[in-house]
Amino acid sequence: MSHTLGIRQAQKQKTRQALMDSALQLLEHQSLSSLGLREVTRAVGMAPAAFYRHFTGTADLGVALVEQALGSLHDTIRAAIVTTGSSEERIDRAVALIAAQVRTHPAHVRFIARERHGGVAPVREAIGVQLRAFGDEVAEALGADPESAGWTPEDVRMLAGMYVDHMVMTASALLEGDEGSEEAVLATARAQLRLVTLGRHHWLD
Amino acid sequence: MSHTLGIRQAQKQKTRQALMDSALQLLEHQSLSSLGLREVTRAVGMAPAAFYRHFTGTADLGVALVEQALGSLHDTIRAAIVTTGSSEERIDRAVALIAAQVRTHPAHVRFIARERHGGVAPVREAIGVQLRAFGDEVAEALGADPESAGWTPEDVRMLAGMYVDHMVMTASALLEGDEGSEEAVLATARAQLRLVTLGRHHWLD
DNA sequence: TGTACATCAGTGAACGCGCGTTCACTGATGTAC
DNA sequence: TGTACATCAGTGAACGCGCGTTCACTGATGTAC
Repeated sequence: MSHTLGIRQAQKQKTRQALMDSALQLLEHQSLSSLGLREVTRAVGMAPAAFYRHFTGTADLGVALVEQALGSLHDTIRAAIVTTGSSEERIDRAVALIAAQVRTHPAHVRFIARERHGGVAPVREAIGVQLRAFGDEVAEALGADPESAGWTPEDVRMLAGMYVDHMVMTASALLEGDEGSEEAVLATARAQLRLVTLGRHHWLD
Repeated sequence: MSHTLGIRQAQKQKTRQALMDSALQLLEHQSLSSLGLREVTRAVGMAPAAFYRHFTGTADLGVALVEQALGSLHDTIRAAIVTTGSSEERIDRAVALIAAQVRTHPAHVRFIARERHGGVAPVREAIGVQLRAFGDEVAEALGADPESAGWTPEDVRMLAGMYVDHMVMTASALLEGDEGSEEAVLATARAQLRLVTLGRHHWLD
């Protein structure tokens, strides 16, 4: 017997989601620190004061957006790092994953890229926490790989950090580029991962 | 016989610089898209209307800041890439250069990191132009290195892109970290460059 | 060197506007009996 | 099932405030003769 939300709770959640969706759309061409509370409620079609029933302010809404954008990605990333197939296959898989994420959730990706170093401290910190968690998870996966035998934990974490950073940068590059440049960006990303993989193979030489 | 600016021109340039300095300071805790024109003139101690004698708006001021932050860096970067010494020495030199730049011009570095993907299109584009130019210059230097014999120009440019991206990310990481974490960030940066260098050595295997 | 006029960086007042926040309210939903 | 009361998401009006922009102005600097 599954728990169903009351009508009130369900409606509230729907409105909250509408606020987040509208905000994300408005953030396509501006940054969070210039996003107005009234701007968001206007887009949703509700009174400004109602905003406070859901968030304490736009920074709070931003933190919720970080959760929505990155929270569900942990499992996806774990799955992508899975160490099956050749290096080349794994690289193709990882890059395809990034491309898919950017294609299906461009606004979320843009938001993260923009606010990662943006002017709103709580949001910056929330993104930092998530990216560090990704790094830890990737490091864990890499550590389990036989190829990491003999590596120090620090070096494994360093490599994991490179992968996460590279992922974020490839995603931003995809957003920045115009329509036709997607394949070029992906080809560069694959080449860079190949280079890192080569370095990895010879790390203990 | 050097040309001296008239009193008027000199004073105007001084005021312009004061506006840019104050803006940069204000941008430490916010992003450009939320920076107010009145805020800047207030910090300088002048009437808001005078702002328009120097810039068409805050976006225009932002573009000028990009020029100031990155324009003078081209020669420095060229010098840093110079291919003398062992790989290890070159890595140490490059990382030391980044650390020095962050230490001497933290506000400029923060501004670039923040606005690279920020909400003000002309500024984003100006930064993109500069970073692409850095990439081209690094690629040129790398191409001249005997170690790049047999590389395609595309692969050289790919490697150059990695170096530039890594430089920007290391600089941001230095700003994000607290006081004591500087050496850890630099150690990681060096390790990552070592990894890339290893990959580079085996690229043509 | 002196004079008369032109330039133009910076002033100060004024404007209309949208902002964030507060408040008492309404009416649908939830709960207790 | 019905009734009486409590909860609370959303309303609409009001507030004070700082914003960007305009305008006619001032007075020091620059220029022509």
